[in-house]
Amino acid sequence: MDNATMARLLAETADLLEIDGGDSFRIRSYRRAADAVEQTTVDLNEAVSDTARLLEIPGIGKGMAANLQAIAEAGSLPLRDELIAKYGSSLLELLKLPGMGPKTVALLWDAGQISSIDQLAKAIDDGKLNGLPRMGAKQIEKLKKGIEDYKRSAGRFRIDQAEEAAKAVTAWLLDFPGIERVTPAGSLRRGRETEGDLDLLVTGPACEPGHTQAAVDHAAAYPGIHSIIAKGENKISFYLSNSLQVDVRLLPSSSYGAALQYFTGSKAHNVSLRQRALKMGYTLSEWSLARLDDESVVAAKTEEDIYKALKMDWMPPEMRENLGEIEAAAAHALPELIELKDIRGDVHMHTTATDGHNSILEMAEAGLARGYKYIAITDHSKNLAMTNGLDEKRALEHIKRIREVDEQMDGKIRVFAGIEVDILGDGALDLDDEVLAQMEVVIASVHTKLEQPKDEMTARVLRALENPYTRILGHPTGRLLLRREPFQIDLGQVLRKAAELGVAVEHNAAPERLDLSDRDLRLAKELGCKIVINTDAHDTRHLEKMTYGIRQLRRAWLGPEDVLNTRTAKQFLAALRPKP
DNA sequence: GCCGTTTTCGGCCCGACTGTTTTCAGTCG
Repeated sequence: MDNATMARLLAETADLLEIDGGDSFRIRSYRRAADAVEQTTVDLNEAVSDTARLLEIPGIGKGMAANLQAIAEAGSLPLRDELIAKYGSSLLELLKLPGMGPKTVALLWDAGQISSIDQLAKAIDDGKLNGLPRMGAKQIEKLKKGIEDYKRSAGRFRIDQAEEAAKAVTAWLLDFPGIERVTPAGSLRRGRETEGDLDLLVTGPACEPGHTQAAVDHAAAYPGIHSIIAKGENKISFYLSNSLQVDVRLLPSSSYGAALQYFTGSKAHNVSLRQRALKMGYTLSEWSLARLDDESVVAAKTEEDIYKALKMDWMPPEMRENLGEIEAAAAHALPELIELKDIRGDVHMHTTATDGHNSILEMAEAGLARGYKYIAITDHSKNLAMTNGLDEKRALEHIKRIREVDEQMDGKIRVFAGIEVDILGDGALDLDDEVLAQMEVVIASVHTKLEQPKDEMTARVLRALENPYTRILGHPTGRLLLRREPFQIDLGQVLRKAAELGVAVEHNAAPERLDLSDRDLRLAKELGCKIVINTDAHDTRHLEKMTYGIRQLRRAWLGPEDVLNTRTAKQFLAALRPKP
């Protein structure tokens, strides 16, 4: 069983315990353990027999280690099974309704054995909820609306979509006199690849305590609003018509740093930080860092002030996931993270020769305009017939044209010849070695959507890595191809082999195509795997998307030295696996 | 159920908003 499934079982157990009215600290432990299991790069299926190894994971103690072992052995957790037997599993779905928490679910259960959303909808229609404690007309109306919202909600949003929405709302808010600054916080600021909602921090004279009404009303009048969830003195929440939830918070500029820190999160980071504050005799909130004894403010205006008062270095938002950054910042040992300006070249792009929309020259000029020192043209190979993939003969002609453009650019930017070859069913590449030998960059990707057993898929990719001409493994998890879930391969094995052979692993930078998850990238770093970040551009505009993938690398603590295409053309080629 | 610069017991983060409350419980982030 994979880590994600184990994490889900633990999280569901926490939910069920909460409905059951269990000890809140025990519940928190299950939640923490679920997070830890999801985040860790340790393959638990493999590590489960080694109790000491489990105990090394923060948040996993003796009890939870035993739980994990029970899960691995039986495929389920006894405590969870017990609670499911008592309440049924559809109860968990009720918790997903907005405004519905464990207490309300328990209430509905006690009142009429209501254990699913459909049953709840029926109970509302039948008037069965009338007269229950805490169930006034307004509350029932809210539940009804909650069911509608749940049914039309689209889940999480891609970072670029959230960013676009943030820009639009920000422009509207800045239009109001007295609003001076709007800053996106939350997971968007942390650079997560998807966002569940949008947090916007608003400050200026119109946000000073006691004078916020007009600014809140202005926010509430934003034309893109589908419905308003809550509207108060300091905060307004609403759904956009695409069902993205937006939380707008107004705050005085004197609290800007505290609020920015607080609303950037993550939740786990904040909890750790507040624990640290308490130990130092402070209390931390969105208003300020203050002394516990006389409540005097220690820091509030900037994030730097707050971290400094807690004897820590300021850290980039991407690191704030409570994965060791607090300890590192306290030891003044934060690593240097990669930045967009470190990138010297993009070595995966397509042209009109296959399924791209621009010529070799146009791609080269676009790369030059972005300040790149080199690019590689890597069109598709013949197995991808639908893209007009290149066979040996056309590939050789293409190399010739690439060399001509390289010449033409006169050293301002180097243009390397490359190809994105397909990994065939037996693990072989689909072009002859003699052709591959003439190219600087050979990216091997799996393009066929095959439902094959995990070990066969893994073996196939491993064989492709063995090919002496394979220099970069493209689309290592297949997320690009299947759009949703990655195809099943043992990524740990593949990354280890790639590290051993010197094959670089590609991370796709475009938000709709990110190859590797945060956890995958952390694992790659741990295993000493070389990373190349590319946009897989099919037109010149696409090159601009590099910024999204960079943030993913930062989230995994990767620095310029962990990424190959942060070096000059010569160094980049030297760092790739040498050709035979 | 976890954890330790208050270490094997006794703690465990913080505040806004909402609805139904006459002082607060529940939910959310």
